[in-house]
Amino acid sequence: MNIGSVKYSDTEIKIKDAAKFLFLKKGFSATTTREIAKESNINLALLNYYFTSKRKLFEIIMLETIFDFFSKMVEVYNDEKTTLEEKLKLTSSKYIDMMIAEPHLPTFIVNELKNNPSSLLKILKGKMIMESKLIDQYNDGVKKGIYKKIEPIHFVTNILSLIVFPFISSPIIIKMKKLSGKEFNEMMNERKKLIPKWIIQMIKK
Amino acid sequence: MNIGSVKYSDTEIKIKDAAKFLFLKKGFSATTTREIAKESNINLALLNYYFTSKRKLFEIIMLETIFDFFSKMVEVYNDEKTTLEEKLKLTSSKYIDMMIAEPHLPTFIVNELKNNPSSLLKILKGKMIMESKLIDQYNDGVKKGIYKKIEPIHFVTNILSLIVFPFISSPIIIKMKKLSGKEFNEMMNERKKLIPKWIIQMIKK
DNA sequence: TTTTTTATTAATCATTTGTTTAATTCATAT
DNA sequence: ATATGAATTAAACAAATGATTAATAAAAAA
Repeated sequence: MNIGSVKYSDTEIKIKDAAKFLFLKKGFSATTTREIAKESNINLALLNYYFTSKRKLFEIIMLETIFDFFSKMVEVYNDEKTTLEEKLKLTSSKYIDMMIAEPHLPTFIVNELKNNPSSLLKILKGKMIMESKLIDQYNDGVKKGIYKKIEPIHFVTNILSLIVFPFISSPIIIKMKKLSGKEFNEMMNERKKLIPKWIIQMIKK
Repeated sequence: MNIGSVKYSDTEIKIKDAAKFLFLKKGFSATTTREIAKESNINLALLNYYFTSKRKLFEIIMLETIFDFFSKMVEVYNDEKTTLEEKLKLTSSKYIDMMIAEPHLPTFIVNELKNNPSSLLKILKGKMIMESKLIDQYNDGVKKGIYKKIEPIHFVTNILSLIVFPFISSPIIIKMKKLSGKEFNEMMNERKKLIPKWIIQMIKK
């Protein structure tokens, strides 16, 4: 994503890609610098040469990953042209696609946000979510008597919960229903259409 | 919990408690044996004396924790005396209380289930959830034309998502709404009543 | 009490791990 | 072609870490 449009060399990209792959899969502590070097086919010393330390490298990757993740949400939620219902459909669809492609993403994000509290969350701090167009549209619906009045934070939390949690708890779902990985993905694809309907039913009078 | 009613000595309990505290908070890799020894005020060698290895100790704790967590669900879901709606209320209430008391619990469970696939999930494998009384009651409601027909796995997934995910994503919610820890807990307590209503609205015709 | 088993301790071992160093290769500009 | 700086490498360092050992203390059994 290159926040602030930093340009990386080929070697730096190789290191970053390998590190992201491993950090997402195993977390910070369980990933060793030697693994990253091996995975990216670079000499161990180059990691420190380019990124100073394992921790620094991790922070760069974490920042980019979290930024990418929430940017999509902020984008959709603030689109002036789409209705509330369309926003729900778009969010479900985009995020489910994203997590089918990168299943380790949500677990990584929630884990690292727990350990790295404030600094990374500038995107969330701003008015981009809780004062987004989506919330305006919901509040309008309440005024017009179409929607029930619940705290917008519950509304946003529920959307995120129904979309993201199934991926975080995939081993549980897979075991309960005896699914294959492919069947699990099919189930998640079903949810693209179901989640918007469920959310609407939750708020509709 | 003492699965299989193993009796532990005072020293073993001290080690286990400290280890559980640290493993829940920091995960397996980020927790060192020396930290566990210090936290439990025992000599480092006693960890291996009683539990053979850090990994073994971890597995014992993980097994007990996961068993405890899902037992509560299995219990409520199979209660012959309660209605579907009462089951929803009880599940919400019990789990939200549990996670307010131990906020690291859900993240720990989803993390470790990702790394330790099959063996631990005997509880889920069985018929205790997907063929529980709760599912019977839901299917009855569908037959009677009260409830919409959706796959029971979605139904169960949604309950778990709305209850558990807010705790996993607490830093996100706290940042979005600028909450204190206390206010976050209040919000979770609100959800005890809200979640059952939402779930009913999702399935009611 | 004496013996035997169990529990606890300090010290140490062998690896692993993040990082650095010093030498070497490569690319670019003069 | 040569000089200069950047990129890459192999080797090594120091600290941390999981685990073991051998000695001692405490408890239980005789």
